Amino acid sequence: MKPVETKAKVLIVDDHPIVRQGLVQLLNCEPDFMVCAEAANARKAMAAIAEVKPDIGVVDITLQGANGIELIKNIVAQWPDFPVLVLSMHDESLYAERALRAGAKGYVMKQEAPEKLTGALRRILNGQIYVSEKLQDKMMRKAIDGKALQDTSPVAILSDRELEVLQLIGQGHGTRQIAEDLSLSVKTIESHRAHIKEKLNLKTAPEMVRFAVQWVNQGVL
Amino acid sequence: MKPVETKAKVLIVDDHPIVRQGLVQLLNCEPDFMVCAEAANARKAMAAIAEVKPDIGVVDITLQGANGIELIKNIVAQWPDFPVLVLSMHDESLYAERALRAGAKGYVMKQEAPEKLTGALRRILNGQIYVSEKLQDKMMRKAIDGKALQDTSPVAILSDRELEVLQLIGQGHGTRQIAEDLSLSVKTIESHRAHIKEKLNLKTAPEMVRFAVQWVNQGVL
DNA sequence: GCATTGCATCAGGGAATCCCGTAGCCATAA
DNA sequence: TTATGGCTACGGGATTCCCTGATGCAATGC
Repeated sequence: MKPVETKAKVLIVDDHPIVRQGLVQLLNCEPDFMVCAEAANARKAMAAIAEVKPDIGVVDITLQGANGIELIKNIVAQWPDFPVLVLSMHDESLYAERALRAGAKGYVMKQEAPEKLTGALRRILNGQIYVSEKLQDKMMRKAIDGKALQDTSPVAILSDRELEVLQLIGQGHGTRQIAEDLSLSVKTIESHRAHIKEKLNLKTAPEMVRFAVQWVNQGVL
Repeated sequence: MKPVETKAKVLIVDDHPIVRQGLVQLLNCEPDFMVCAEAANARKAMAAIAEVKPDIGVVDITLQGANGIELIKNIVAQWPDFPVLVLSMHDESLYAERALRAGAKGYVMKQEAPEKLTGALRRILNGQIYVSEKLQDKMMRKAIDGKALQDTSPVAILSDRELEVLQLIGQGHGTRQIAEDLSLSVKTIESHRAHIKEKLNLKTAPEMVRFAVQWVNQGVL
């Protein structure tokens, strides 16, 4: 709009330095954006928001260690008005709805053209929500007739926590290790595992581990 | 600005435009590199090599559609002297050795600092091979005490029975079920599992299950 | 011949897990 | 308000994991 107004300060959260550099370059070349902070993990992201007060955040949901959904929940819990755009390499059908439920204001895949990202940021700064047209259509239909077309993956019926545990199982982590990863009781992880087994209709624990490994590896050879 | 020596022409292959932009920015800011072409998939990558004759390629192994390992094999088959550096978000323990066997000259994770990437490129252009120190050490040790281990998968050192058990583990069978499958004592299966873990240098049972599942799946492909 | 080595089979026992419930707390939906 | 679902956690018995052996058998080596 008017070049007089100050540029929007953007925080970038991604654990890949090269991706961060690409985002910095991309956004700083736009007339209305300015990257004011970068963070490689959830802890640094929270610190950066508190310190430099950005106008908006761009976060990857697959960070090292903790996952980005938790980060979004934490951010929204502490700064309810801070808008977050999720930038992910994973297909929107997997994580977009979860991210929005967690409080994100938009979801863009890394496969998209850079213009989609800047467009999404402007839309969000304008108080709106951004998702792709395809997903928008899907969510609309879902809102209308209640139950939309069957979800692509049975994993969709898992809760956020259960999905997180499933991913760690698929990475070869045991119950005890997952409990430490998430700072939870072993008993809690056992509970999550039981619920995962039940929801995915898997009979035994080894079958569940197999499913988890295959699921985590899908899309990768 | 007097380029005494001509800059190395670099081809970038990655299906994420934002990552490509980051790489372009990173490399073009170096005095000795110049991005001469970008490709989002394997087909365009082959075309770009044929057209602009780059000096080196930086390729992501998780492209959409076909996988990057196949791309590397194709590149090496057609241009045996064209050096390829793999840039991946996945841990080197998963794909580095396979990438090198396919003909890549190096492997760098996206989690690494950008300097690692440029350093690896210079090393490769110098005719050497780049992997992380950790992986280098691992491969050295492997080459020393496992003399005939160059072209064999680690599974080759397993006995017939152990291999049979590994396959059943990879199919999601538990210890008790495997014992029934093979009409053996549970204790015997436990023993085989212990030996498998030891021979494959796996620390925990869940890690072994993960390995088994992946191995069984890739054997099928 | 006989020792060495590797394979396959099993046992004992303590630690960790799996599996079946139960249950409090909280947020959201009806 | 009640109901529902998700996250957390516990108890207790069954099972598996993990380590240390131990036996018989075949092939290999000197």
